[in-house]
Amino acid sequence: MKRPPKAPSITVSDVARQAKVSKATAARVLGGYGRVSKTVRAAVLEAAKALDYRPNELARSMTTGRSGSIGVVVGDIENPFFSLAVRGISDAARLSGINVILANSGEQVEAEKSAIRVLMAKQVDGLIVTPAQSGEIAHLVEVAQSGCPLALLDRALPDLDVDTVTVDDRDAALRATRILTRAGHTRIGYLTAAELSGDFCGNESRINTSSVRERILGFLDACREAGIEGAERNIHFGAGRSDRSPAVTHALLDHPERPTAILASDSVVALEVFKAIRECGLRIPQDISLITFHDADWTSVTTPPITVVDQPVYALGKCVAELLVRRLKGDDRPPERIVMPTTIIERMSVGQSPDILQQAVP
Amino acid sequence: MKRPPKAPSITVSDVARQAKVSKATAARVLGGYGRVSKTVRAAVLEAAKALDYRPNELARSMTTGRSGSIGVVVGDIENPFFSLAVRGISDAARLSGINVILANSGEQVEAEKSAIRVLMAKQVDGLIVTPAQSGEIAHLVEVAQSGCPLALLDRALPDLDVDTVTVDDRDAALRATRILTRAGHTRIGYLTAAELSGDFCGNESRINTSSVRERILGFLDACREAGIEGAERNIHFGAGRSDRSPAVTHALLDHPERPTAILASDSVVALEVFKAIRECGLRIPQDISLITFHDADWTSVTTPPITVVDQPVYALGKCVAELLVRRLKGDDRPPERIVMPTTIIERMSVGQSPDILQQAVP
DNA sequence: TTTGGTTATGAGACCGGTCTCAAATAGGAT
DNA sequence: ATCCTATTTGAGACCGGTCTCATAACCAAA
Repeated sequence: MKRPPKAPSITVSDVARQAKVSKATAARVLGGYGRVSKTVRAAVLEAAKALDYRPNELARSMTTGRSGSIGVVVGDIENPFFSLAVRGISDAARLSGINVILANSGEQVEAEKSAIRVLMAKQVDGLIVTPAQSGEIAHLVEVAQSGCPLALLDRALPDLDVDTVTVDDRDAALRATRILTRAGHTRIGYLTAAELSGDFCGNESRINTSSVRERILGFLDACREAGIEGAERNIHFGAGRSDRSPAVTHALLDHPERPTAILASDSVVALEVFKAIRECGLRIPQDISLITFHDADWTSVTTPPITVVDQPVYALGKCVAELLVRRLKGDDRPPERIVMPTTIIERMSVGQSPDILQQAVP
Repeated sequence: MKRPPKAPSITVSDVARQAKVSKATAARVLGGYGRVSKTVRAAVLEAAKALDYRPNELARSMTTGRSGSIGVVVGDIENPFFSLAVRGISDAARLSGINVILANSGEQVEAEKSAIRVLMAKQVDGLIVTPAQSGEIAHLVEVAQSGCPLALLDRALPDLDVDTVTVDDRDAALRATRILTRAGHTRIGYLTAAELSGDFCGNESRINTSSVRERILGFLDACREAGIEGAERNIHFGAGRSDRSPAVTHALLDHPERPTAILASDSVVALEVFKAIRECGLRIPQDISLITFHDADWTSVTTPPITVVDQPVYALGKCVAELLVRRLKGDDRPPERIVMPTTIIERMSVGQSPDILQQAVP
């Protein structure tokens, strides 16, 4: 494989020669460290301009040990939740003169591992990860132990004590579900994109992705509070963008005992559900109510507009990035776990349970 | 600023010492080049495993001159168009073992320039750019001349002869507009997020971002074909996510001579328009028709669902990335300009022009 | 055994920066 | 003029890899 004819780049030595000073001196002015006399500085600068010198960041990182960039591993950039969070991260990073290397895990641990390996090899100064599955966190523990600052976004890991920024998932789910229970719903389905190996069986300790677990806990809290039995059976995993997801959703809706309300864990799932509801000829909110996490742009323009749990997504990203930046500036206070508040934006997708109406009529 | 206590990393020399061979030999097996005897290879590998050796990509890039990553500069990752394209790019890149450093320009040339400077300094092997404004392309020309492979995404630059992947914007706009003219519309507004310094005045040579110009050209073609005069006056720039954009849109809709149909240049603009139409109490498609570029997910769930120009966005990204990868593998055939086909997905947002109906009634 | 042609290994230069250390120069005080 | 300290400069090591080149070891043919 031939090297394409790349223009040989100008180095410090070239500039030094041109300015008739030593390499060390030229490096001092170009690198902005040490002390140099005014006259020499001017000469070097002029030579650099004349030669159109551009520093080679790689070489610089090589010696300093810091690369000036952080790695970000998210589940899926296509998900507006992540693209907004990434926006927050890169805005915050840019403010500190740090840039972002992005990697997609596609929510798969293997891809996540590989991405992290690559990023570490590239000597990123820090890492922001949205852990795909929290059963396997050895690779993350390793990162943390290696001394590379690591921060977690949206999903906390109980066993990994690093800077973490999440939202008050449990409380949010609780409040969202309450809206449904107060409207008389007793058959409420909870749909999440998260995958669970094996069966849930109401054993929440099996879910170790915090956001997923917390939400389910909040959901169950509200159900219990409303005296709803066996709510665990209405929790459905793997409702993401996967191939079989539409089928699953349809099956759920076609069931005679179908839920009268659905809580969706993210806007992608919700969109899927929304479409499925339409295709089944059901009406929102008369036949079925819908609430989703994430105030995605489309949720306000549907008919009816959807009630959502509004997470401060951009702030979430901005916040982790700031935490991480602080960390790699040398801050070494104990890891922080920041939980951001959510609000519920009530729109028109929640109605009285048809069960209640039915009972009232006869 | 202290260096955080980073674990000193294992180097080739360490492994060599452990395996009792020379640094050169260890490097050969670890780097996978040159010839090494089986026994020695095994010994080195074992030592590497024992020491948990991880190569330092930076150092490797330093000597090889290639960093194994490409830079991508897009206008705004939040825009689903770009996040999908980026997905295509990173999927294609990953297939070639190349990773992606992402930068947001926010559609601003200065940010774009700075991002490119940083990426070049980081020695990216190639660059994919969605040029924010094509008036200023000096920095891009410079990149191309420096021998760094450059590819353009979605927006061609007439004066920059590099690999470019776009869609058949002119034709797409022509066909979309035709749908409107055939429905009897004569006052058709075209809204684009692109900014234009100064007035348009029907002088399309002033627009040098190809996608914007081509679409406008297609729009005007269709208008001319339908015998519509002064269509130029209905082209509105700067309808993006800017602060004043809602105001602009409302002003447009409140005007007595308001358009009876609107063609939006991207889904973000379209969403803005959709909301504004609602807020003005107008109905789609009875009062006003709407077509937009990009089949964003929400366009199919609104009431009514929106007719869209479906661009192969993912493929677009995949394609540029492949082109670029080919280039940095040494391919040096002349730059290619690929134009991908679009299709129009007709949904329910286009109706007969109310003007026609009005004429018919009395 | 000698010769010749691989094949395996080691020594060390190199990439383009940073940074230590010592020498050189400058300026001020005596 | 002399001595002392402070500043400016240069020489060269170093980071962690790659890669050239020379030497060493090997095996087979003569």
